[in-house]
Amino acid sequence: MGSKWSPGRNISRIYRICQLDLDRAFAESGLGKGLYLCLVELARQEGINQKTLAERLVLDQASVTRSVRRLVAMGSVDRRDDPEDGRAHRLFLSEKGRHLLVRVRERLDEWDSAAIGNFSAEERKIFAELLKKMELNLMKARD
Amino acid sequence: MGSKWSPGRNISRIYRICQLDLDRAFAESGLGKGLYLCLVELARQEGINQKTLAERLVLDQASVTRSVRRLVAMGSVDRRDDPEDGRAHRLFLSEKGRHLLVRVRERLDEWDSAAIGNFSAEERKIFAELLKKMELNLMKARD
DNA sequence: TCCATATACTTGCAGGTGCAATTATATTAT
DNA sequence: ATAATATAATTGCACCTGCAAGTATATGGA
Repeated sequence: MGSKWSPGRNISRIYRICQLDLDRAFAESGLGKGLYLCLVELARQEGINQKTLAERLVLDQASVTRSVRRLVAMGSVDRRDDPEDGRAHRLFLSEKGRHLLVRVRERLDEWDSAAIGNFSAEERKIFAELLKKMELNLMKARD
Repeated sequence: MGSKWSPGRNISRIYRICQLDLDRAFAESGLGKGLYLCLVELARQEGINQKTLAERLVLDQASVTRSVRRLVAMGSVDRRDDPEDGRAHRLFLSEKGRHLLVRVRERLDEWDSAAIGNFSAEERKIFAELLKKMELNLMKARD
C-alpha cells in the first residue's frame, strides 16, 4: 500500500512545477526569478516597506532588498524615504510597473486556471479553506 | 473585498515556510539544502536512476547529479553502474543512509503533524484528493 | 542627555538551482 | 554495419537565496 500520503510531498512538487513555468514565462519579459512575487505582493499594499514585504512573501529581507533594487532599476517600482522612519523606505508601483503588473496577473490567472480550472465552486471553497488552515498552523508552529 | 483568492499564493508561501524549517533542521545533521528530498524519494524506489529521480522531484537533472554526488560522498547512498545501460547509474541507500532516513522521516512526520495535525480524517482525505487533482492538472498542462 | 537595545536595510559569502553545452552510450534508420 | 538521432549524466555559468555581520536610525531606560 505504499507510503502514507504527505501533504508536503504534493505541495513541494506543485510549487516547483509552478516556479519552473512562471520563472520561464517571466524571464522573457525581463523579470528575473521571483521578481514577479515582489511586484504582485507590493501591488496588494502600496506604501509597504521591505521588511513587511519580506514577511508577506516569507522571503529573507536580503533577498527582497535585491529584488526591489532590480525593480527600481528597471523603473517598475518607486522607492521613497519613509517620512516617519529614517531607516525605512516605502514602495510604490510606477506607471511602468502598473502596466507590467497587468501582464503578470494575466499570466498568474492562466496558471491558476490550469491548476484549478476544473474544480467546482465548492471544491475551490474547501481547498482555499484547507490551504489557509494549513498555512495558519505552520505560522503558529514557527513561534 | 481584496483580491481574488489564488491557490498559487497560498502554496508558494506554505512551501517557503516548509523549506526554511526543514533546511534549517537538516543542516544540523549535515544534510544540505534539498538533500533530504533526494534521500526520501530514493527510498521510495531503490535502484532508480538519476533521470527518474529528477522527474519525480521535479528538479533539474544537474541538480540531482550534484545532490547524489554529495550523498554518495557522505556515504548515505550507493551508486552502481546500470548493467543494462552503460549511461545510467542505479541508486541505493546504504546502511548509513537507512539510519539517516529514519531521522529524516521523523522530522518530516513532525512537519506534517504541525501542518495538518488538527485536520479531521475527512479533511485530510479531501485535501489529499484536491492536491493530487491539482498536481495532475499541472502535469498535463506542461505538455 | 546618554547609553543600551531594537529595527530597517545592506553587503559579503557560501551554497543551491536551472539552462546550455558536452561526453559517453543507446537506439533507430538506411 | 554505419550514420544520425536520442538519452543519462556531467560541467560551466549566471543568478537567487539565506545567514551572519555591518550601518544607520529609533526607542527606551538611567
